Amino acid sequence: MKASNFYISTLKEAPAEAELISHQLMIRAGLIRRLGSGLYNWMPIGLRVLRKIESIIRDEMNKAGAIELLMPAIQPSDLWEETGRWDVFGPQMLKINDRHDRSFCFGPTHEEVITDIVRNEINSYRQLPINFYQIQMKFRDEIRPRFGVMRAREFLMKDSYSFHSNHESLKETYEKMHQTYSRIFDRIGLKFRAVQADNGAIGGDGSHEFHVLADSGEDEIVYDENSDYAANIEVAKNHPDKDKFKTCRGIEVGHIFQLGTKYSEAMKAEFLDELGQSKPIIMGCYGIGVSRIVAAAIEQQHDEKGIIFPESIAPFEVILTPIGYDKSVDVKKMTNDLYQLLIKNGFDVLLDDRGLRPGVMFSESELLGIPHRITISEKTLTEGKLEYKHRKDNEAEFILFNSIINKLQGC
RNA sequence: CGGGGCGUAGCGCAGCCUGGUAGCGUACUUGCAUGGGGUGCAAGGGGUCGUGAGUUCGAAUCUCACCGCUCCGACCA
Repeated sequence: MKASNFYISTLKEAPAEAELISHQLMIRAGLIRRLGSGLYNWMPIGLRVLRKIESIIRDEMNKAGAIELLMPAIQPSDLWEETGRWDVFGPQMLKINDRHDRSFCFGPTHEEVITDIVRNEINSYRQLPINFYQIQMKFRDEIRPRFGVMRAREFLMKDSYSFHSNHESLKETYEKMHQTYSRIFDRIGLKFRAVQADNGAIGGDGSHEFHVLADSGEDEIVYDENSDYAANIEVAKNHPDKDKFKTCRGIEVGHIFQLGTKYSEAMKAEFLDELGQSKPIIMGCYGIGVSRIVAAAIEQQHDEKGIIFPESIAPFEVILTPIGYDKSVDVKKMTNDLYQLLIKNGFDVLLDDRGLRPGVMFSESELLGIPHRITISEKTLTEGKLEYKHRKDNEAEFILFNSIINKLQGC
């Protein structure tokens, strides 16, 4: 991508309302722009990050045997009345009426809709287990939206729902999702911890939360250094020897539940077992806050200059910052050649061809958190070298043209 | 919803106390210079001062109402 064909808009100062560092940096780097309370536009740079996270999630979900579909954001109230949640869910649910005065909500979650699909589609134990997922905007009318996309009202979520003929099958998928989530957060490059969690309003048997570890996290996690035990403080309160635990803070980015038959019983989602008997389908559900991950990753990795994105989700992997692009034919040619070479080798590269001053390009590339920076200038060109700097490095190093690909692949 | 704060140019702010029709930084446009860390100088464009009512000869400024945003507390990926 050439910067001249793209849209980059950075700010030197963040709006006063942004108090969390990730919020400030996301606005300054031009990832998001606020539309209203808890509502954000995802600008081109930010969308690239979001898409990269999505694609990692899709890849891992698909590998785990889950199947993607897409449900409407707007849902009729009837379904919610079947499960009794129309009144129970509370003011967090945004309710709307259409022209015929029929009532709907902007979906805060999709248990009802997926259960409706499954009761219409699934009849036999032979069709089970099955795991459907979608990646979609949700709306929850938060009491107090804050921290940018961290606690927005509209947010992007991966939600999946699994269906089973018996509890062993549910446990199996639940464990598989547990592992899949760990792989997803590993691949994204986050330091995280899975903890035992409260089931909350969704209901059901067992559940785990996945927390990105960060001091600014809204949740308190307790863990035992001598065992695998880790839990949300809400759960650990009831634990007998809770005093020996350590605590840390986390940002919840994932939550998995064993739902059981709560929804299938209420909505009569049943299947015929081997004996021809009708039974309620056993369910699990699994969520990931996709847009929240962007903020969480930034909370975890940044410095005074800006964002430090993990390579897996950076808007670009490499940025080329030529000095004198418009003035020196040699610099221009070298830069263009290098740009083509990197593309050919599969790198996601941004060429800053805007002819800006070096200081501006450097500052912007650091604010945006692009992992690899290559500077091309007449100064080093004569020696047959390029200047390479990783976002985490303090100093640049000079390397020969023909070793640049090896350098990038080695990282 | 309870308690604070704020609303003036895209963003950050001053002006308000003590009324006289709006300013600074940045961003933007143009020119010249500059060209390795958000460069310098100069000239420009952009604001019905959140909305409405009131007080007054006159309101960004004082009063009231409303709207919006935000911070602290009670819900959640």
